Order: sequence, then structure tokens, then C-alpha cells
Amino acid sequence: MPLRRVRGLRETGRQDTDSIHDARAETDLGPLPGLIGYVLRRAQVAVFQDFIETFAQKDIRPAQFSALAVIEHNPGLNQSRLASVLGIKRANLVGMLDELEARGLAVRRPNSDDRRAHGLYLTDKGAAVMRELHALVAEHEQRMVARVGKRGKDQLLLLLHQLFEVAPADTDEGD
Amino acid sequence: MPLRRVRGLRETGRQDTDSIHDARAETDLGPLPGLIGYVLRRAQVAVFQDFIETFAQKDIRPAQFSALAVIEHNPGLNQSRLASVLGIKRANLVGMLDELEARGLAVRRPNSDDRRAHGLYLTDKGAAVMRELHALVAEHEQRMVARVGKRGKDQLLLLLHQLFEVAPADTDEGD
DNA sequence: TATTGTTATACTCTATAACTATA
DNA sequence: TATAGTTATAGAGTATAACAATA
Repeated sequence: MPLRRVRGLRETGRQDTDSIHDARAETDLGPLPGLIGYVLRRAQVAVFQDFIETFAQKDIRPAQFSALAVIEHNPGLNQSRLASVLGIKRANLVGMLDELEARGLAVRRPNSDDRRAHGLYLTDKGAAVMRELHALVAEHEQRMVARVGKRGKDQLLLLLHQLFEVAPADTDEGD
Repeated sequence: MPLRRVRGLRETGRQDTDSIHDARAETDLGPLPGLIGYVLRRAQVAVFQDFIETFAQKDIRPAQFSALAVIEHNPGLNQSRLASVLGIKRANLVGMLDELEARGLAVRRPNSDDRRAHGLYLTDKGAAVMRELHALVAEHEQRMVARVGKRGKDQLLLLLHQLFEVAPADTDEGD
């Protein structure tokens, strides 16, 4: 993904606008490197790649980590609530929780107040695994901070939050 | 996706760490709002949502727009090159180009130099559509800039480029 | 009537392997 | 031997609709 080298036709002496593409020349990405959405997508993929490689040893995907982290901090919350705060659909959470439960990391327990709902909890094993995952995530995050700097990370988090904290909490719907 | 309200248990007078979840309480996202990868993902989804809605009238998805934009700026480039600069697999580009060709927006033309390769070009219709798409993308981008500010966008692009311009151009492989 | 969890289903995106025709 | 395009396929992730149990 050679995105650093862009607009590199100068050395051939040709104009780079709409001239026939030279296989040896660098490729002009046009407006893309200046579009928030495009650069955001590329950065997200790059960061997830590091995350996924880091967590492969524990067979944990980003979405699984985020679910476990929210359960850890909100023991007893139900599936609808978990889906809502993570921005995923109730229906798509079912399979993930099935797997986490099958692996002995989390459990669904009947809720005394509302017999439709399940309370979600980490198992002891799940809590132990989370301690290891927090260490892994710290390593991963350190590598990302190495790319943008400590100050850069703070700026980045601020700006990114501004990008998605706009809509008034689009509740599930779908039925 | 109520990500603004976080760590909101203060008003109940309880500690928010590992206490049983109150359905009426706000949900603690734990480490997630401080992790670059998580916030990046949420922001990317939010920005793409606006992009997708904006381009729905033209039935164009983000990946299609990026392909058309690169073809527009590099007429005659081949599929491997296009896939490489967009960070997608050669194999996954085939269907997309089939569709763009079927819709009369782009064409594959035989390459005189190398009979294995196709040169990619916009059709006249494709070029006309691109003029409309550039207007739409400007509207979309304006909305994103409204969220972070002009200066915020510049900072954001810089930081995001730093996040993915690290690896030495991971060439396709896969075979 | 509305909500919780669930099933079924479909569509997009992504990833790998293997083939052909050329180089 | 290597590369360009293609096919087939499988896995995530995401979206909607509909159902039973419960509120």
C-alpha cells in the first residue's frame, strides 16, 4: 500500500493530469488523501491489523475485546444494552456471546427483575483472561502512540470523538 | 450509540467499578474511549454512514468512488496497480470492475505493451458522473469539517496518515 | 403494545488458493 | 519462474424481518 509516494510523475517531465498511466510511475490518488473518510478508513485498517496480530495469540477479535471490556465494567448488563453501547445489532451479538460462553469467558445469567433479560458476567476465567488482554492492549496502544506521539494521541481522540458524537444515539430499531 | 454519556454513575452515589449493572444507569465503556483503535473504528463508521447516505442517490459505495477517482487520475493503469494503491486484493477488484463496466462508468481496454494486463479508463459517462460525485463529496466533506473545524481536519489528516504510513508497502501476495 | 433474546437470511468486505495466459 | 486477471470459496461484519416469552 504505497500511499506515501503520490504524484510522482515529475521526473518523467510529463504533466500528471489525465495523461496515460505509466506502469513505472507512481500513482496519483487524486482527492483521496485529502478526504477524511478515506484516510480514516485506511488508518482504521492499519490499527486493527496491529490489534488483530497482537490478540491472535489469545484468539480474540476487536469486537470480542470490546464486549468483554464493557461486561467487565458493567457486570449484569443485558444484551440489548451491550449491543446499543457498542453500536452493533442485538441479533449480531447472539453468536458472539454464544462463543464467549462456550469458551468459558462470559456467562448469561437469568435476571431476577426481568425474566426476558439475561445478565452478562465475566467468569473467573474471563476475568483472568481480561487481565492478560489489558496488558496486550497496552503494548498495542504503545505502538500506536509511537506513531503519533503522546500529544498526537490526545488530539486524535478529541477529533475522532467529535466525528461520531453528533447523532442523537440512533437506538436499535430493525423490527 | 450513546457514546457521549459515559461513566455516569456518580448521581446514584455508588462506586462505578464492578458494581452490578443498574438498567437505569449509564454504561461504563471502561478503557474503550481511550483506545485509538476503538474510537477510530466508531468515527470511521460514522463518517462512512454520512458518505453512504450522500452517495445512495447515485448508487455509489465508498470503495467504488475511490476506484473511480484513481482511474480518473491515472487513466490506463492496470488492475493490480489499482488494487495495490487502494489496499484491496486483486481478486476482490474483479467484481467491482465488472459492475462499473456493466454500468458504463469504466472500461477495461487491452494493453498494447503487455497482453496480460488491461488498461482502466473512465467512459465519457463515467467522467460526467465523476463531476457530479466530486460535488457530492464536497458536500459530504463540508459536513465532516463542520464537526472538527478546518484546523481540526488538517490535524486529523496529519495524524491519520502517521497511523498508516508505517509499513513498507505490503505487496499483494496471496498466491 | 413494547421489549428481550433469538433464528433465519442476505449482502458487503475481506482473504486464500488455484487456474490461464502471458511475460 | 513470475505476473495479470480470473474463479471459487470461506470467513467476518452488518442489516432486516419475524417469532416466543415476558413486560
